[in-house]
Amino acid sequence: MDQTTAIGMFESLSSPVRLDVYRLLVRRGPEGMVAGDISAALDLPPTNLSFHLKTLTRVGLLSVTQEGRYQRYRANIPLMAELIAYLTEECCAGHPELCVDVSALSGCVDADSDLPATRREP
Amino acid sequence: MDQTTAIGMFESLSSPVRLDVYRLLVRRGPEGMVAGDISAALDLPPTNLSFHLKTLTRVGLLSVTQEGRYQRYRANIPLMAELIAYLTEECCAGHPELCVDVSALSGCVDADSDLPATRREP
DNA sequence: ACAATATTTCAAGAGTTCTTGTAGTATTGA
DNA sequence: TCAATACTACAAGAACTCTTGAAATATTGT
Repeated sequence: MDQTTAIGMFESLSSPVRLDVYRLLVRRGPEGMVAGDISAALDLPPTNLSFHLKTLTRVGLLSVTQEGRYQRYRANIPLMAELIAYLTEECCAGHPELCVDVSALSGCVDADSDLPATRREP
Repeated sequence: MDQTTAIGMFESLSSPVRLDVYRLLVRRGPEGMVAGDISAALDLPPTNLSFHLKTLTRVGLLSVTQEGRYQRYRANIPLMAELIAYLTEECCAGHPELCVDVSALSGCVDADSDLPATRREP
């Protein structure tokens, strides 16, 4: 994790809309959500949501895959784990026994998700 | 952790100067640093540093105590742990076994720091 | 081919943040 | 008390972000 990446992630997460979107997708896990469903779930104009999804995707917090005319977005959990590690790096240097342990962080994404890719009703 | 607090923290951390300051103080642990030493360590004009320290303190990421004419700043590690928990809350709902475990997070601050409070040479 | 659906791009105004110098307040030491 | 030191408050311009509607692109189903 370099500083530029970390800054980009924090900037992304410092909008209420984007934080809501990101947390929603973290809860969803590997299944993710298509843009229209996010728009409906958070009651946002599609235009505005698109702007924020692009911002989150640009910095890597979300990944996006095309499914026909839908765009499915997923949270990039391992990147979040890297950010946390960056933030807590060398915490309390000289007294490591007092510090946050984030070494055990792993990602939802380990689990290649062979869940059925649910779409919404037509 | 409520959304407003989380947003404030992310906004604070999304400036290169503030992120550097915060990470420096995380590394320092309970000892913290006085403003002038931070200014020297990061080669920042005191005016500008003051602006950023105030921003970090306002949102709770730093705490500050007066020591004579010095202001000693410390990172608030437990709050960081709360933020991480907020971000990873209900990760992968329905498949918790795949998710980030942050429940073990604790703070540097558990250790009431009876280290000698080192000042710099007069 | 056509209409409907899903999503993105563009432009523009309102609001916010960052940096810097100058000036101010508070504490220390002689 | 006086000068030096440590730090903060203020002001103003430059730069950036957010929101919105209208228009564009791409995909699907008939």
